[in-house]
Amino acid sequence: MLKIVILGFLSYRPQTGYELKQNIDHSTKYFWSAKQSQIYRTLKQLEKNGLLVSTIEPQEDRPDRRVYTITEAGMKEFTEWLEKPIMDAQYLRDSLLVKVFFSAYSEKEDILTQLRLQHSLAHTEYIRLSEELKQGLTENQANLPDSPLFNNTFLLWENVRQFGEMYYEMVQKWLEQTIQSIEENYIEEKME
Amino acid sequence: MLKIVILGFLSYRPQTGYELKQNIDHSTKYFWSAKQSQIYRTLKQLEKNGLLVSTIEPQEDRPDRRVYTITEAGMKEFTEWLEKPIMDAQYLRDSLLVKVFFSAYSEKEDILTQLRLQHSLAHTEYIRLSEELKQGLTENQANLPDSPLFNNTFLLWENVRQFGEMYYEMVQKWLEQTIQSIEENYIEEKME
DNA sequence: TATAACATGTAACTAGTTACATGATTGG
DNA sequence: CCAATCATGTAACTAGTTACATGTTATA
Repeated sequence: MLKIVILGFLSYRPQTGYELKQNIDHSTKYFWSAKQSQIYRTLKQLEKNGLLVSTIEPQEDRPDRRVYTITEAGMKEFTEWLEKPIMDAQYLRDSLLVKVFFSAYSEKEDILTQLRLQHSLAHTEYIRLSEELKQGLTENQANLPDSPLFNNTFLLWENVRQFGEMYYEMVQKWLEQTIQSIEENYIEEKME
Repeated sequence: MLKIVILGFLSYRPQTGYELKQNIDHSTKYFWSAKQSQIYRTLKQLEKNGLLVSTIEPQEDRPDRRVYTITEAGMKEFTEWLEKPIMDAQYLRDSLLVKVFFSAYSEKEDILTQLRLQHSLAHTEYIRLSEELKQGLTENQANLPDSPLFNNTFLLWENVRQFGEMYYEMVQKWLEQTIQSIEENYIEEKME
């Protein structure tokens, strides 16, 4: 999947691993994140398979940049993935839910503290992401030419942004009602 | 993380790999899923590290069962994980959002078909999971003794179930509004 | 007669995380 | 002077997926 994300960003314009990391952190991060080391490794692999080519741009006062460009084969791989429908339901992978699920061994106040912490983390994270998404959008606005492709891109990005907004709102609401439910009904008692 | 899920289920009662797979599929699946092969591999590893022990129960008309029991060290590892707060925000990993994000290269009808398909998949999946969760709850109700621990467990499971419900409702709402937004605003035009 | 449920596992591959490693420039 | 930004990468480890492999019994 990271391959697709990388091919997707490179379909807009050639970029370095460093720039790809910024792009991911400012836009796809909340639904597909990646570590720097994995980005570089995947770039190398994609180049080996002929989906990308790289050239080194020497710089005087900074380290040289390795700029990756998507090839025709890469573009083909990418559009073929786009055309192939996703046939299965998406599942979450959320360690907080695992923790709540098994927390009957924990004390009431510890669970509540954990839930309140996540409430505050999610809030901070949402503010940060909204700003970075806006920033990412305007940055890319400067780099993409005005066209139907451009207009459609922004329409889709706005819808994806809304998913993030709705998701964070839902999570906050769930945290609030769960905190209340535990405050009212969790039986406080040393179990071991 | 799968380690924790396995230790958690084994903290209730000894179980085989096969039973663990059923348990996961009927309860934690939508927030932490695992394939059969990975469950067996993780069990082996946990036993090697002394967190579990296994005994073979011979059966006459069926293959023998390898029943895993959590050790004191395993219980310690598990409760230590429970006590350690999760300090970072949770991110999604959703290939549908990746697809929508990059779909400006696709034709209007193809995107709409994909979104409508996901709407129907999520619906079916939600119905299935609700039933399996109910089933999983009653099964475990039969196996856990009635106590404060038991009552707290069911309170927490009900809250986790509600997360699933709210999540699926949110996704459906987002799919509907996104379909509408694309129907109304996506510019239909051959781009290449 | 076919398939679902019971039951266990391995092999090969793909993906992701953590930690290490280097080094210049700019701004506070 | 310290932290941030720019810039690239490797090594070791951990986790997850796909496919292969075997075999019985009950039920529809």
